[in-house]
Amino acid sequence: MLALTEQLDIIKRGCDELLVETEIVDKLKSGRLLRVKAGFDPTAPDLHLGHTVLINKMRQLQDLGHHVIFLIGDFTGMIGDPTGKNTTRPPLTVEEVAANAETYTAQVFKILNESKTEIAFNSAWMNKLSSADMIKLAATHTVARMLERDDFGKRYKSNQPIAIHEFLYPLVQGYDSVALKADLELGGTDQKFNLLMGRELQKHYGQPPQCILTMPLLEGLDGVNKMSKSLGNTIGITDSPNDMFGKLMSISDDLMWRYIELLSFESLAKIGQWKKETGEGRNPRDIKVSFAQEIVARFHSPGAAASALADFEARFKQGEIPTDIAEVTLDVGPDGIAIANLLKSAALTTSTSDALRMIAQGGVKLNGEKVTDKALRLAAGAQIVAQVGKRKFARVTLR
RNA sequence: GGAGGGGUUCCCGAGCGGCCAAAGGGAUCAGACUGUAAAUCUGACGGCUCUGCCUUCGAAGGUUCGAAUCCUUCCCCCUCCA
Repeated sequence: MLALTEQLDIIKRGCDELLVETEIVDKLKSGRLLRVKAGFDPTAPDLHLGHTVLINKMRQLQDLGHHVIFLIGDFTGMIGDPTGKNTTRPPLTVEEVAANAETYTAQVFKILNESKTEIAFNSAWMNKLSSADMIKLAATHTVARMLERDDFGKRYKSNQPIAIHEFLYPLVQGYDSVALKADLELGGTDQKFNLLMGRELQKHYGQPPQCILTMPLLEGLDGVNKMSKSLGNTIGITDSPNDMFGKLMSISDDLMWRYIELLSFESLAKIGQWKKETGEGRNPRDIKVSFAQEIVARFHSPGAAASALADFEARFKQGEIPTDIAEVTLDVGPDGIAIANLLKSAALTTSTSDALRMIAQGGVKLNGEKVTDKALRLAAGAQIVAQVGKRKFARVTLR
């Protein structure tokens, strides 16, 4: 096992807050392996890099030898949100939860060590809680305390509805820590209140309180908003190697450092050296490339990373056509097909109007030749590579 | 329960009888440039059988030669009071 200070450095890397540091030091000093808890909603099996910030931290703790518990919040997921305010959270059936959990773990184990990870479902203990137990749990906290949570407070002040059961969610999450006897709980910065709730409840139930470690929320591709599927600014961990690589390359030079800090497994010393080198004139592109390679290799393979890079360079440096492009076959009548309809049918543009616009802007190429004639028609029998912009390609067969 | 304010194209937000497919910003997309799908600049940004036609301004009716803009009813959201 590593020395205490080294362990602490790894634990704190990239984190937003570690509470309470003296307590975690004591826990580590005892030599006992920590029980580390992180909870996940069973609703979103499509993980993106934003989610992996937390999972990376779990992996780091795992590498330090600690016991990591991947907790799936199926109990709350099955209740859903009866206020109907949050339509993205419909109540889930047992089957859906199970299916989601499976997708989840399949993705998560690209980062975590499967044999060393405990998967838990909070329905295991929550379903056993009686109504009386639930009321006792609710009795541990006051409304005033609940209103300390930022979003509750804001909603209360601005007269937005808060359903009673919403108060129960933090309590349930806190109770999970009791049930698991957690030493450390990880979560996003937005989870701080709920994480602290775990401390309170553990004390109440006579356990030593867990420490909490919050991780920042990763910005999405736009560099402003947090990465989230609904904003369409994500890099999904199941994205194709080429897509993933390209998206990582599209991150601005400034944001790149943040991504590296939170997502790369390179040492802090190495990253510091990179920063120094770019300060001295090294092209940040090179660093972005090796970082993008690391990430693609993690979720696909080193081979996929290499070919994604080769593809990227061929396409953008030499303007070549990528290797993995969609094949489309279109049936055309005796009169052939108009270029705008071809582009629409091949899903290269969203509409014929869009297609005509792209042509007007000089963004359409057939077999590498720029198209200028909007009225162009193509006859059956041809096979062509159609391209819109730099990124959309299709190999189209007309018959 | 009472009194006010509002619902506009992906989002925010102007318009308040014709010049409105609807200002401006954001997002997005294309082009130029480049070190990249960075940055910057320029342009586009409802649909179609595209020099024209069709469908949009919460919904349905109505007035008018003509409505996002006026009237009626309905639905939804917000603020203040209780």
